[in-house]
Amino acid sequence: MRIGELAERTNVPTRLLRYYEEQGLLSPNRAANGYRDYPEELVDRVTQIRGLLDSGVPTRIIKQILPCLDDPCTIHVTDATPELIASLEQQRDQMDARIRCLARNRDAINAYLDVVRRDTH
DNA sequence: TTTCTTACA
DNA sequence: TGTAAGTA
Repeated sequence: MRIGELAERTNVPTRLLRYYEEQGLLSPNRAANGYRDYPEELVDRVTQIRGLLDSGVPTRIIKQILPCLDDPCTIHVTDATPELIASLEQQRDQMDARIRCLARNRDAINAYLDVVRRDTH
């Protein structure tokens, strides 16, 4: 499929699909006219990349674990280099921090909602 | 019409 | 990331 279709199916703008390619996250084939040609499997891969990016994982690290990504939300390391282990541990810590931050804001919003409901009702 | 590259905000 | 220009 061409970039436009992949963009629609993944909800990722074409601008970003080209950017991910530039970062080494994607490597589509080229048609005779120069258009990028993506295989079906890339739909899931792009979804996976989006998930990691939205979790705060930088493209440079995604690039490292990309070959370890299979089914949705699955990461299995086969070539665990010390550097990769270190960066993954750092990423995990950053994720934990974000999760705690989100949890606090969620709780704060819930508390606010509770008082609003009490006043309104 | 869609995609491509390059470049700027 | 979004958008613009000029093509193929």
